[in-house]
Amino acid sequence: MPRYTGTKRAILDATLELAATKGITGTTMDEVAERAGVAKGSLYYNFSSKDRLFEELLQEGVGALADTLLEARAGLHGRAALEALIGALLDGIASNTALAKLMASEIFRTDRTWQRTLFALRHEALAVFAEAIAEARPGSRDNGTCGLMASSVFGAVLMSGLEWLVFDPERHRDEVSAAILDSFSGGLLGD
Amino acid sequence: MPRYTGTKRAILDATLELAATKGITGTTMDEVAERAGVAKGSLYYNFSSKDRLFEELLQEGVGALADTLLEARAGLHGRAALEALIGALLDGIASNTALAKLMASEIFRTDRTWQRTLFALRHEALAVFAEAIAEARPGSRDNGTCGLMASSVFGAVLMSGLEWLVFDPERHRDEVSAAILDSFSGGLLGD
DNA sequence: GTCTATACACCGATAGAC
DNA sequence: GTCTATCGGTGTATAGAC
Repeated sequence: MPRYTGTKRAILDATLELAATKGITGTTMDEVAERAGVAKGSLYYNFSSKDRLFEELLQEGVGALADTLLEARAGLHGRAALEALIGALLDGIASNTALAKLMASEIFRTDRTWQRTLFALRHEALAVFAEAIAEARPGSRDNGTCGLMASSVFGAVLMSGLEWLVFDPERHRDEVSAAILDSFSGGLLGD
Repeated sequence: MPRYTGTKRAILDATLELAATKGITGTTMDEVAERAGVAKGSLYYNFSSKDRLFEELLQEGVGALADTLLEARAGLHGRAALEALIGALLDGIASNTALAKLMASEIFRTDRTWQRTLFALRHEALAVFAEAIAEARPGSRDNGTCGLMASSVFGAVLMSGLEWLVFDPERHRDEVSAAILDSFSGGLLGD
């Protein structure tokens, strides 16, 4: 995954900030150029189209998230691996809230030109959770069930994380983390 | 019992179907008119603007969801109330997937003219979960924590429900339900 | 590589006939 | 209440100077 610098970096950063609040379709190339401090012509020199610009943005962002999750799980097993993944995802959302908002709003859209790219990356990130779940309870669950449970955990962290950061930023990170862990530790439906 | 009938109903239905795949900003009034089988002028006779059209659409949809959740919880307590809520939300997502996709993509946006309307309705739906959670374990958790856990459950059901309906529709509803309930019953982090 | 200027299609909204 | 026709504004993308 290539890391960009210079003009491309400035354009991608401006694009992400704008898209997080206005959405992708609602973000114009004129606004991106202005925020990035370049002319519109430079946008099209560095990225062949608006679609390609957003495809590269999502590729970089979601790819980095998948890498973060892989690192967080490394060397850990069972319950410890899952707790580390939940914490790492929550921290990832906190440190790149713009990307998280963008992911939440784009992840279930099926009309984009970059649909297949985003689908593969999303699958990659979810697979880290699914594998950790499968390993935690070997033999007792099929792959599909582990995938669903991975979605369940991912959705829980994404939603409560954004709830915190967007609507209730005063709250402390550890409160959010504790509420999520409590939910999945049987605090809601357990015994 | 639909609040609207006739032309307004046709327009709202067409709007929802289009917006579920193309997003709100990506849906044009010309497309809505064509799909609804009316002329564009009729759109503006029945709804004063594009923003108002979508505000009424979300108001109707999310309001109906909140009512469904209230009914599902009625008369139930503790674990049974939470399980009923999870099942009702999953069924609501399945029977109105277009609305669920729209909610997922709009719920964390803060630049819309109808922001306050959607925020209030979202809060209403989440409050049903939060109250059920608070009641299930009285005294042990503050309101904020119950709200976070409500987001957690809501996000888990929304994400795994859409994962099922959008990317893996062959799967049976009860498998999805079982995976969610298992996750929150301690199947992931419990003992 | 980055700029300015512009082509040209599209979209939200309105006016007025029926 | 619904239609057709149209206006003004805006958006993506390109051409060509520097």
